[in-house]
Parts: sequence; C-alpha cells; structure tokens
Amino acid sequence: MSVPASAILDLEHFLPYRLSVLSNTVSTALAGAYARRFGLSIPQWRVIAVLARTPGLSAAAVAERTAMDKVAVSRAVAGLARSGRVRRTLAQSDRRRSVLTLTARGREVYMRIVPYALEYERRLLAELAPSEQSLFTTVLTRLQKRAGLLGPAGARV
Amino acid sequence: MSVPASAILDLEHFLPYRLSVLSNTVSTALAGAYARRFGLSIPQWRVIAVLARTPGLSAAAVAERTAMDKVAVSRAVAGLARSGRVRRTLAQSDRRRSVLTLTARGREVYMRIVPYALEYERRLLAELAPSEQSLFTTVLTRLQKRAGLLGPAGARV
DNA sequence: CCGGGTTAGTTACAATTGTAACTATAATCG
DNA sequence: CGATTATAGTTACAATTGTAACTAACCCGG
Repeated sequence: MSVPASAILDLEHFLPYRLSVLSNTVSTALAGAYARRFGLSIPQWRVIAVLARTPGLSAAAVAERTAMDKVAVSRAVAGLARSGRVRRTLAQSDRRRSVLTLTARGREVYMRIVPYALEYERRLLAELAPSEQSLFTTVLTRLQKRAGLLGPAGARV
Repeated sequence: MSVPASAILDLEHFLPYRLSVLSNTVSTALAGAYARRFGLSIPQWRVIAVLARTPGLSAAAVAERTAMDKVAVSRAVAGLARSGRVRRTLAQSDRRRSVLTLTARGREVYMRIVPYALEYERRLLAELAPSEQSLFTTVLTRLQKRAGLLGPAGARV
C-alpha cells in the first residue's frame, strides 16, 4: 500500500460521504411525499414500480430488480397486499414461488405517483445542461459497476 | 402540473433510486471495512474525521458538519468515549456545551483509516478521466444544493 | 434576582432494518 | 422411490435509527 501515511481527509470532499448525504436528502424528500400522499414506504414504492412495468414477477425477481433483499420484499409485499394494491398467487408449476401483480388500485397508485416522481427528478436536474445530465448519469452507471466490483471482496487494499 | 398523465417510470433510470443504490453499495463496503478493521461504525468514523480536522467542537457543531442529527452524534460520541478515542469536557463558559477532542488513540485511528478510505475512493474513481471526475463532483455539489431547496418544503409539485 | 422561554445534550421509546432460523415445496442422486 | 440437499418465502429476534420527552444550564425581561 503506497499511500502517504500522513494523508489528510476532509469529510466534505470525501465522495462516499457526499453520495450518502445527497442520497439521503433526496430519499427523505421523496419518502415524505410518498408517505403523505399515498401512504407508501420507499420499499413499497419500489415494488409497485417494478410490478407496474413487469407484472407477474416472483418475490425473488422483484428483489433483484429493486436492489432489496428478500426479507424487505416480503415485508413490502405484505403491506401492499394488506392495502389491496398487490395480488399474490402461487405459481402452479412451483408452489413455493409467488406470482405478484398489481391490482387496479395498485396500478392507480403507480399512475398517480409517476408524474410526481418524474417532476421531482426534473426539478432536481433542472439547472443542469443536458450534456451535464447525460455525463452525470453515465458516470453514475460506471461508478455503480465499479463499486460492485470493489465492494464485497475488495477489502484488502 | 403539466405532466402527461400516462408517463412511465423505470426504476433503473430513476435518479433517486440510482443514487440510493450507489450510496448503499459504497457505504456498505466502507462500513464493513471500518467495522472489521477498526471497530468503528460510520457515524463514529464521521465524528472522528471532523474532530481530527477541527478539535474542540461541540456536539452540535459536529452534527452540523457530519449531516447527522444530535442524537446520532450523542450516540457516536458515547461509543467513542467508551473506547477511549474521544475526550469530552464541558466548556467553562457554558456548561451545557461539550468540548470534544480526539485522544491519542483517536488520532491514531484516524491516521490509520485515512489511507484506507482515500485508497477506496481512488479505486472507485480510477477509471474516470480527471475531467469526468471534476465534472461529476461539481454536479454533485449543485445537486446537493438543489435537493436542499426542493426537499423539506418543496412538497407541492 | 427570579420566572418563562431557549438551547445543549441525553434518555426512553417506537419504528425500521438487518440477521438468522424456520416452513414448505421442489430438485437431485443413490 | 426416498433421503438429502437446495430454493422461495416468512417469521422471530437483534441491532440500528428516528422521534419525542426529558434534564441541566443559560438568557432575558420585568
């Protein structure tokens, strides 16, 4: 490890910290809005969002696409089923696997929330030039891939 | 609200979601490393990081600079005091206010962790051109400012 | 000075989230 | 087949985090 032993680190310039703060600010704003307006948590919103686009997924498939673990999905789905927004049946070919779909009420929530969410995103990005936006999002993609590699195992340094 | 009622939203293109996933990936990697190597939580690490740079802060001042609330700071400091990494005294001018400083052991932790943290950051950014890095971080700054404005009150749409 | 309001920080309690064990089906292989 | 192992999802419990009430110290107007 060829790093100067006397290196200095200011939190406000440290990327992981800055990502965390920004993500938190944004998520808190959205979570508050989802909760107030639709009685939805962020995990629940994520489940609705993927089921609206691809109905019939299993819980594991939902977990994959929402970057949540299976327990979080189970809880979110339980809540959504309770409030009549998701219907749960069992796959006839494999009775362990669930088949999740939005009900009419679930689709309605999705349709009402999407304009709100997109508008929030639009306003967040409003002051960036289109070229800045696109560079930012492609960098985000690359960082995500990179972080995935570095993360779990990359604990040596 | 002039938004098409039929708008569609894919989670994987939705910026708040992507920020959350990336921040999570990065934080999990770091939290694991901090915990394993130094027995430190992320809140504790943040407190150490600001106290290393500006000793003698009060808990409220630490909260401000770490984007944590006062309860989180209180808990982190309690833990650090228990492990002999932070010293807490009371300000003689105002005996409610605490004066927080790192002990020698606290400074040692900081000095050992900084190279690790910077190395992680360096590797995360390693594949980006310098110009991409700098644009990314300036955009991050602008988004943070913007999100701060949109957030708390901005719940009208 | 002294009562009402304010601020710093902690403590207590509630809600959320993570981790591990469990149940039920299904797949594999001797 | 039938015993073992694996997979899907849930449930139970632990740890973390958020929210609200509290204590102690200060401040200020009367």
